[in-house]
Amino acid sequence: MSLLDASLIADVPPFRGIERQNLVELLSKARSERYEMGRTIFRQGEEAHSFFLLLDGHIRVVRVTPDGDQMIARYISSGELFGIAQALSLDSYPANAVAAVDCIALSWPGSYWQTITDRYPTFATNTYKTVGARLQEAQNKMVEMATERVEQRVAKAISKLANQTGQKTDDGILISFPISRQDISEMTGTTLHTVSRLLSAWENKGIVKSSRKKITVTDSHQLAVLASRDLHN
Amino acid sequence: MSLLDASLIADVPPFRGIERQNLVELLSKARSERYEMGRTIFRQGEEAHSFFLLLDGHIRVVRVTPDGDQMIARYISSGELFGIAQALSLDSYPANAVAAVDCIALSWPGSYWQTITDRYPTFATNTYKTVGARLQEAQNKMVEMATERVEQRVAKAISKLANQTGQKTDDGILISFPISRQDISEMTGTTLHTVSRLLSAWENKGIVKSSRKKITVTDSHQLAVLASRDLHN
DNA sequence: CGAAGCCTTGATGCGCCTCAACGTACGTGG
DNA sequence: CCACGTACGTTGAGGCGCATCAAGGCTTCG
Repeated sequence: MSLLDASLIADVPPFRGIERQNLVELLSKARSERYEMGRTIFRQGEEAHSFFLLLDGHIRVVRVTPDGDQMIARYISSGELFGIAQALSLDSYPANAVAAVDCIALSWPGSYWQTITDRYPTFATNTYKTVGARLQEAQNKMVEMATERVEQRVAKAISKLANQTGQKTDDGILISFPISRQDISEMTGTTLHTVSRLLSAWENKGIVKSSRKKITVTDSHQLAVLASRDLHN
Repeated sequence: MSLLDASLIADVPPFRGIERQNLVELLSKARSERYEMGRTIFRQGEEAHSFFLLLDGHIRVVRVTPDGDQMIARYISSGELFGIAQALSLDSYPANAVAAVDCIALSWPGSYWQTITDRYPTFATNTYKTVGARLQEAQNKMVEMATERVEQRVAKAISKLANQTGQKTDDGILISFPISRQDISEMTGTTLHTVSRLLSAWENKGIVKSSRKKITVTDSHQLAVLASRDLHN
């Protein structure tokens, strides 16, 4: 394991506003690891031995139901905390975490959570703000699932991915990690077949371009229109 | 406004473990109000001037979409906090709150939140635990909406209401506040027609009894079976 | 170069929404 | 206290959105 420099986390939202020497202290308790694409970092139900900070890459957070269905709750981008069961007073992880690409993440022992939040109130505040934001997000998605049709939900999901993690290319905005039709379907509560049909249709209309595990939004305005339009207009 | 006694909140989870004299102090900042059935306590988008503790009754928390659809996010029972936008770092309420029956609630000015959480760490801990629990709940419902069919979701919703707030009667477990077909449909993402048909069918099978805004579960085991059974068994 | 994983596209069916009409309980005011 | 209006509930008929079933094509990688 290489030496960890304070600059690694100085800029990261949850740690913002903490003095450099304290960051050094924090990092001395952390361990850095690389996770290759597809690797499961922790599993739902497993004891929450650690919490994590993603330094590089993208993580898929997946909830699994008793009868084997699964749903992608969110994607984590670099700079975000994940696996923070402690913040929710849980002692086991509520979901699986899978590396969507090769990733690098720091981890601290779960037992260290209490110490950090006690010692750094700004850290505590920031993380509770994050939890609050995720609650809002989850509620929104609930309502979305209840009131919108599949085409809208898929359009919204792709729109959001493109806006949050997309990178500009000659063709438009490319989602910056590999994502399959099945992944999209597990974010939106539909089937990979329906997603495939939608993407085909949109490609014919010049709204997106896509190939194996790659999606580029070529007309984000049009996509936004699809995302906001309900059945009767 | 009548005098507020410390015993009012001594027993309520978020305030548990706080000394009596501090409770008196807390109550001196609170204001008590009665809300008759159907009254809107606060509205989505409105500035979060206060946060609340429900002393008696049941509150419906409703999210409204831009195009007028609405969904019931949860019911609040007595002893629970609600309208705690501050805990989510929001400055406006994320939903409407409506009295499902005549209610009594305490409220504190939103500006007092910081003071409380600073002064009473156990209060802070308890409320963040609540937020965590609600996040879990929301995620679960998301997955439910994505993977289960209507009959299951309705069975689960009624099951949960009966278990959490139901009261034993001669016939079975009666949901202890008025709830319409439409309410159930707004909890489960379906229509009042479908809920009506389901309840009729279940009544014929002896699983529930229901009349105008009243539902009694007469065979909770059977209902649990419906709630857990997917399409193919 | 073969196998596995991902994607596409058709055909079919059904769960549930939508539209429609009517019945029934409640509470409010004359 | 009855009459009426309003809110709530029931039940049928019809159709559509999307899951499901099925089969084959295309990448990518060992």
